[in-house]
Amino acid sequence: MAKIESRPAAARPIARVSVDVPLPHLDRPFDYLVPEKLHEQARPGTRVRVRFAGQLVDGYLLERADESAHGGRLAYLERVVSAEPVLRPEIARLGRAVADRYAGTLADVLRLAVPPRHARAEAKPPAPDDHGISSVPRDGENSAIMGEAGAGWSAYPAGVAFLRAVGAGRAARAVWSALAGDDWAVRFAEAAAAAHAAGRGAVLVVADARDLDRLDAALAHSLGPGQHIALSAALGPEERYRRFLAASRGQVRIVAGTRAAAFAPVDDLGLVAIWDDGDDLHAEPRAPYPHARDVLLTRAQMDGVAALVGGYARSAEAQQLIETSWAKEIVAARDTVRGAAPAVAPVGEDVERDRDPAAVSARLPSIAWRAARDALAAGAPVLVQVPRRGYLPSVACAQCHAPARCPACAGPLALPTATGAPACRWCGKVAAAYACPTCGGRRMRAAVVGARRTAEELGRAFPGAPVRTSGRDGVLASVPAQPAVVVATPGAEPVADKGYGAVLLLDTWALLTRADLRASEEALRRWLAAAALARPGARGGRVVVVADAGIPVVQALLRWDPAWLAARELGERRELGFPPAVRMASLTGPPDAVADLLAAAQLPETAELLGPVPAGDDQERMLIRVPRAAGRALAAALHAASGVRSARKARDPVRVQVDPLELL
DNA sequence: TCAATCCGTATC
DNA sequence: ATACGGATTGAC
Repeated sequence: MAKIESRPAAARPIARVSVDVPLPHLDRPFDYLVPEKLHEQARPGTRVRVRFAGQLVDGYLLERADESAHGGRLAYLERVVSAEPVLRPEIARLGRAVADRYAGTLADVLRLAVPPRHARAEAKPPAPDDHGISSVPRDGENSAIMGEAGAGWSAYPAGVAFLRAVGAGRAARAVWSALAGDDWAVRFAEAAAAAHAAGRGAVLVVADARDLDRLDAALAHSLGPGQHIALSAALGPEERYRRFLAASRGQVRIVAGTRAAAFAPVDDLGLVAIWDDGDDLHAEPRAPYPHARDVLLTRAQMDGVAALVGGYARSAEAQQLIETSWAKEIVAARDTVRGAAPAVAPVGEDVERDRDPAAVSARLPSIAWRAARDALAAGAPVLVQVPRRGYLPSVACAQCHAPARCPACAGPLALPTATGAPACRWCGKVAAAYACPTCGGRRMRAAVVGARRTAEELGRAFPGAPVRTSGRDGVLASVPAQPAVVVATPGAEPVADKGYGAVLLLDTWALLTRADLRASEEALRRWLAAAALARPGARGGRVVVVADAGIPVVQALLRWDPAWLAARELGERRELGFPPAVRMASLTGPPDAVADLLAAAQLPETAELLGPVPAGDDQERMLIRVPRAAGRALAAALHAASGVRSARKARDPVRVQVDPLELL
């Protein structure tokens, strides 16, 4: 019941509230009166309930003020849900900036940024030495596991300077290319420790739970117990909120986590960092689809804190940061890079296959088989990376293994359906009576075989060596320094004690023929992640990649030169006019709804329209391209146009994505 | 002349 | 969304 007799608080009686409604045209603060009774509780950052358009809705109290610019009568806050200030001003500002960048609403971003409240977690003060640290270093396992590079940050000339800058509280910004064999989690923990030693906090973001476990252990090792938390959505709601509160209340200043942790509240933030920023998992799948790298870099820019973007590979976006001088690069000297890298040998798709009777499987060229055999004989484990099953259900000629391509558009053909005829993944045409253009063969087989079947085949190829798999259903964190064949899908490669003797990269065709702008970048990212787990070439570490040495991405692997490929990729995007060289927005929905949104949008003059292209389900997709300088204006125009549409109750929603990962 | 209904508009 | 107001329509 609204308290008619309530009186406004004597001091700062106005509360500016961001209400949790999904409508773009209501994406602005609304003013309410703070009743005297709630004066104490109604602090900035608290969750409140207010009457809005006759309904009770949730919201965040953004700030208290002396007066309101609103002409009409103000309603009172209905209640303060909890006095816990979960949305501090800098995160509200970050959320606003992210919403503006992605043409989304603040309410949507805050849903990603602040975990759902859990009253029990809020009431129970955490034990003094328990801030939800999930693990301590498992005896000798993590910190000592790789260490082939050994020299830590001093292997990178600019790395030492970067750490010193972080320790001095300066807002240094860097893109780091990790050496093969380097333990990135330990390097990240050292960077966090540098901030910590300076009395500052850090936010470290990784792509998945496996990487988070490693980083968590490395942090526990370098900071000691109780100094950090690990945040991920995989925790239950109570534990997640409990850890969030530990950071929010300033009990810990070092936060590691998956993408949502980019918004974590941290006192005296001094460093933000992201590992493997090219991983798709860093892109949030819920509106407005922000990318963790962008969130962190926006945060670094706004709050003037240091930023670190690290990986074995380098994304085109990271390259752009270097080329625009926003960040410096941290790389080792070329001979250090060569010394740390394993010896990489390419095997052409058609070369040598089937010729060596010892290579039991047709999928295992003899060079690869020998490399593996030698490694096993030397007592080392062997890693075999195979694409995830169903990743790209393409088909190849059963006879000569040439990829089966669509006769009409050269797109990849998909596995034959019940009707027996394969269909094109691009244009959808059914290729009846398909014959291989290379050898005339008519039989086809799946080009990608799952990890399980690969494991069976390899078991036969290497009798005596245990075969272990690591993939979707069961990820191995590490394997001991013993002979074993480890079959893993990308992202699930276990770390090997003392490194793998050989790493085999099979079925690369599936990666390279992906109909995706980022196919090369993604291929190198996955290969380097696996190859980085091998011993250095001088200590016998070998990598065999089943792909043609003439392809640039294979060259980049052979030379261990991710910077070169990234520069090349970025150059290509510049020529083609694709992100990150330009900014793009994609509009997906029913054709008339997309047209309606476009008609309502006051696009920047520089905007170019591409499309529409069919997007399945009677939907179509339109791309809008603008120079980067007009990115803000584009997002604002699309946000405003969505607002106009929602205000007049347009029924068909249009999905607006800024710089979507998937293009073409 | 009054009430039920339909739009359009604002939502503190 | 949803709630309210002003216009509109239909029946007494």
